[in-house]
Amino acid sequence: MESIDELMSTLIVELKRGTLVLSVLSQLRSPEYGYSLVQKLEEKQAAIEANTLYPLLRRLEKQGLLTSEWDTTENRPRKYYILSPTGKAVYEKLKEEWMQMSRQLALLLKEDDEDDTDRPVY
Amino acid sequence: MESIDELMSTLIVELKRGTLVLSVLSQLRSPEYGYSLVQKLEEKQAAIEANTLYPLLRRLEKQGLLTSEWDTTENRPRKYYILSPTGKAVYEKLKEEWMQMSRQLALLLKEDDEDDTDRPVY
DNA sequence: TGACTATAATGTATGTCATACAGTATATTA
DNA sequence: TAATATACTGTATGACATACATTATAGTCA
Repeated sequence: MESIDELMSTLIVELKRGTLVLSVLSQLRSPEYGYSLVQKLEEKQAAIEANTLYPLLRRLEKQGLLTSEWDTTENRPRKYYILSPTGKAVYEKLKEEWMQMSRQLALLLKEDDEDDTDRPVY
Repeated sequence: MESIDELMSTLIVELKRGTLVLSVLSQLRSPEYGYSLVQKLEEKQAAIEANTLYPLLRRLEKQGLLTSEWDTTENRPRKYYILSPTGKAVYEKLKEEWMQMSRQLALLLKEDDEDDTDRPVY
């Protein structure tokens, strides 16, 4: 049996897991490069590891949600990621899904603040 | 390249994935058996597959979050699952984590409803 | 000026877990 | 009596976050 902290850590990773794509897509309203995304999301308390982000970006590109372009005109080369029309559509849909799921889960969790009486289903 | 529907389906599974433990724990304020949990959660728009739930319950039991007891006194045998003190503590913590993450993500998604102007970080 | 750190990205291996598929047993229903 | 619902167990596969390793180079510091 593992420690509570390790368990919590794993559970939190899983909790966070599905939101990572959504978080990343939300920061791509304009072209961004990887490291910039890492920084932006960290600032907004939605941190993601580079080890996670880059494969995720590659995956999304492979799936057609975004495209990438190297910009070699500046001091150092950067690979910019741009949402495709498909990516935008998927983002909107995913956003709606999350909102819906979020509401449902909030209802489930809210039951704790109430009596233990059995309530009629919704 | 897969279809959008398949892609959305996968993304939604991932989105939902981390919330399953939380959903299940939320329904264990009193002892419940597996099939009953499946039904309750389905009613509350938080459906979970039996194939997912049972291994999940076994996992949680192994981790000490809950215990199980066979009730063979009724028409048919049922395995009841009971939150342990550890399980209750983990549930509360996970709940708080979710609320926090939820708020952060809502902020990220809310940016879409606003101008494309760069805003100061929080 | 060389060493160290930050920037920026790629690749491999491992761990976690949802789902597909297969199955068991028995109470209930058509 | 056959089909369906109830209730649960087990194996295999797919998806992906993270740990670990690495490359390259611009910027900073002693």
